[in-house]
Amino acid sequence: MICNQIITNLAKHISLNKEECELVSSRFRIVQVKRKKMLMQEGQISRDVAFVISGCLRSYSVDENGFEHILQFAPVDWWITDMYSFISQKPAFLNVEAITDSEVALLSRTDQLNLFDQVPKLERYFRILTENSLVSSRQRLIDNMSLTAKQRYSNFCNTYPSIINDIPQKLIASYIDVTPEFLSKMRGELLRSKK
Amino acid sequence: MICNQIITNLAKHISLNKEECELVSSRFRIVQVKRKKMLMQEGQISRDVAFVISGCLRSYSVDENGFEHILQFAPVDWWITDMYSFISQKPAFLNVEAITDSEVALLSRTDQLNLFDQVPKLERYFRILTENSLVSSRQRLIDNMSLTAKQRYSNFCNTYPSIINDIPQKLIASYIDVTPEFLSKMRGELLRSKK
DNA sequence: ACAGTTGATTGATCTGTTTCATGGTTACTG
DNA sequence: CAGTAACCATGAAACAGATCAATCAACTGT
Repeated sequence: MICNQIITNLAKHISLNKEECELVSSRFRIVQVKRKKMLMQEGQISRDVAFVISGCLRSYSVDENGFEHILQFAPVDWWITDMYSFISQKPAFLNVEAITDSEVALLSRTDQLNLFDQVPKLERYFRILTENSLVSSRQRLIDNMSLTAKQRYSNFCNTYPSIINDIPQKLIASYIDVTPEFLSKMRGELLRSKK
Repeated sequence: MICNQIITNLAKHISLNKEECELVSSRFRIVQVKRKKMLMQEGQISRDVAFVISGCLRSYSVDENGFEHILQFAPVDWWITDMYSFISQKPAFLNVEAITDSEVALLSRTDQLNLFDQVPKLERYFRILTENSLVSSRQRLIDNMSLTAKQRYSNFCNTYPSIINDIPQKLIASYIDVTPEFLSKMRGELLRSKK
């Protein structure tokens, strides 16, 4: 069975013929992940990369004081995994968890690498995808270094208007690197200044 | 003329035959960059990606208060550019400057994309390179969110032991996201605690 | 319908890091 | 080889954001 959603997404950067579509599709495994359930865990090897068919997930690390830091949100049509573990096949430092009930399509690193040989255009797709992810990751790094908490929050609201009201505030706090208390205070201040 | 240093580097991930080596090499242009001279500038399009043959460069952004934030150091054998501008061919947000007199090999985006069609293995090389860069960029993001300034500094010393004594302290401060004054204080404290 | 957990708000206090100011070195450059 | 610029060290004061604690609201499973 072909998952149209993935094929449509691949089509944004490459065009595959029928056989290629089928070959690629055949390597994906569809999995359901209930809210708050882990898809991947720190210490284990992330054998797969996940494409989000429905729902929303997050990847995060836990620091030595037990605080969580969110690296990525993955709404519909995004890819998520512990990239370090996925490419090295060594134990992961990140956790990947469903924020809402979700459905994902999994592709193992082994299958991915084999597909790169069989369908070189797929390697191009992931090359482009990774280039774009690198640009956003670096941009976020610069934002974290240059902007105040308030600026990072308003940035976030502009970048993710879709999920802003669907997820707990404390997850947003963890993404923009402030405490939930401080985010609450910033929001209070913003409201008061607008009224 | 073939630049052996680049070919050796490519060989870490892919193997090219003689013709492929020559084809790839023919697309690079060798350029000298004097200390403190800019290779790329904010607002201009970064048409090229640079491979460092000798010397050391840095990429950085300037925030609205005029403060510099270093995104990357590029010692010998590293690649550097404003990735956003390079892949989109839109005006750059970053500056790339030589820290010491340097020699670099430039490859334009156009030539790179053409080479990807002619030598698919080269696309693999850059796919792997970009994957690795993404992992380090994300790791640095997490470090910036989880670690104290002192931990980030000692991290830096372990990661870049080679350049630690060759570059001004204020550049290190700008990379680990503290003021030069505070880095100086941390170093003073570390010295005192060791003696 | 209820107890128990989880998330948001708010206030008082605390801390790591910045800012500003000063003086001392080192190192280019004419 | 003097002059000036860039770099580094150190101290006092200020601040952004964290921590701690208390209260309230909103889900959760039963």
